[in-house]
Amino acid sequence: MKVFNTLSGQKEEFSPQGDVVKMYVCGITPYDEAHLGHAMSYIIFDVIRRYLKYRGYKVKYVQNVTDIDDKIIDRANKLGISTQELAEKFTASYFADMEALNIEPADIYPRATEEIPKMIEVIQGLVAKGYAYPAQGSVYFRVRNVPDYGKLSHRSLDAMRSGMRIEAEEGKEDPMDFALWKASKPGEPAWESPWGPGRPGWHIECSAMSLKYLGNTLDIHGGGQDLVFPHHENEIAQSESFTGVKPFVRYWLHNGMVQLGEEKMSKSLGNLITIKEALDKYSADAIRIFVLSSHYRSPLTYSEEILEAAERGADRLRYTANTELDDPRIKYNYVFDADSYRHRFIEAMDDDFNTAKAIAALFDLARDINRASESGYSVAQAQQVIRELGGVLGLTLKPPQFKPLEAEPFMELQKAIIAKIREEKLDHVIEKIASELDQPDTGVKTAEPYINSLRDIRNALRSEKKFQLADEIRAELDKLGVTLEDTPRGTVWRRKR
RNA sequence: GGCGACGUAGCCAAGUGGAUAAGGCGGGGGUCUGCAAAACCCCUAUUCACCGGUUCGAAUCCGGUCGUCGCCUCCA
Repeated sequence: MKVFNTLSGQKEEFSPQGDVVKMYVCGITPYDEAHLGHAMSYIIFDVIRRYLKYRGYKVKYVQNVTDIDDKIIDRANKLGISTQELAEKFTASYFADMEALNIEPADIYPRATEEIPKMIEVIQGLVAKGYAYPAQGSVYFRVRNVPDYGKLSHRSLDAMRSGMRIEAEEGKEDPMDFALWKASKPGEPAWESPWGPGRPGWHIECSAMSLKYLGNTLDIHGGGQDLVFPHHENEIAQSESFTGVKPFVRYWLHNGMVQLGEEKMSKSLGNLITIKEALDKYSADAIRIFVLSSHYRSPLTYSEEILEAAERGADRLRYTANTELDDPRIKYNYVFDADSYRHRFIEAMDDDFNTAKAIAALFDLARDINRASESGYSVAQAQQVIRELGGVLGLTLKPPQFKPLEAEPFMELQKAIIAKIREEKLDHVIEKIASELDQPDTGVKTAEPYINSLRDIRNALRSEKKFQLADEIRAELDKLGVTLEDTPRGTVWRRKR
């Protein structure tokens, strides 16, 4: 199994330190709704984690929640609520989004505000070793003491200094030095520290948390490409300087950015599609297929058209995964063997998580299952394989959840149709089902019984070759979002996409 | 300005030196059906931004041109 390591800039053979893969992925700053960029990142690392487990590894997955920082303070002030309240609200919202996207929860979600002692311990250690210095109530990391600073983002300190667009903060020895601890201004949330009241800098929490929950060396550290510099670069500097152990991380994995039109989707640009907005229109499976159908390190462009395409693709996989294709009345002589597709899938995923190729194998498998089924093979086992492999990608392949249908329009339609039947003196056609139709209103609020009875009426009309009225029922149901399909095993209906 | 990535069919996208350039969506034709739908079958890039070069052989390697994007500042 090979993975692309940002540190080396190459694909490397993956070999974790032990039986348990130690995996850390940068989490959110909960001050607003999560958007598709977050969805991409967390779907990808969810798939990586699922795949590692599929390949027999145990995984310990830690994801932080940055529940205190400048943006949280700003937003909380604007809304007139506490930072805590704000962070809790959007953390809960984020967890709901993750669940809706079928992303498995991390084993641990440490909160920055709950890990202050560990952070202070690390900062003190860095100060003691000369890697950090206090200044005006803050503490800064001394970048020039780390000779290999820049190794992850592949740039030199000199190049970075020349590209600096902001002025050096007061108290810093070097413009590239970054804050480990920030002195608090009056009125801001603050924690006691050896340097006075303040709050942690952004980068230190990941170092402290990964150290505390996963140890000195992680196997996998993930995040978006926009975190490579400065965030992850700084994490390396802090962690390796503090522990004296290299490497801090064996494999650095970074996903590409979601684009909206020509630009990166980001909070600062305000060109966001939130996960909730996307889920209003598309199934979780479609969103996952959208994300996984290109390579995780490439940029991903969002458009309605592409999501539509993903949804239709999801429909096809769902059909093959869930339709009862084997006829229980038949004794099959031939069984369709899906093993070669599983091998293709694994081969693709082993090559730096080539999910696009893996999905292609899934689509081939779906088509070949359908074909084999039509040719008289038993395909139930192969259907199990497609569900298994879909599961590795976190696809449920279940029918998408729709808002419940309103009963009213279907009730009206049924009345109208019955009226027409009586008008055309076709009562006898529906005699058999007439008795149940005439039952008094039992206060049923769901649409399903009405759809079922309309389907039965239509079938009764079809058997009498009254196709005009039968087709009218089908057309009217279609308008109400219900598609009828006449299959060899009877007429089924499903929600229209 | 510095560093990096990318440019493959109408759209999305895999492929990074060799035999017919994956897969999805869309489009066209067909099978099935009373008609549909779904499913299945066939067709839909002689060519991989452009120009040169290396090679018996290049979408794939090298050089140049054009174009797009990311990072260098909070960001998944």
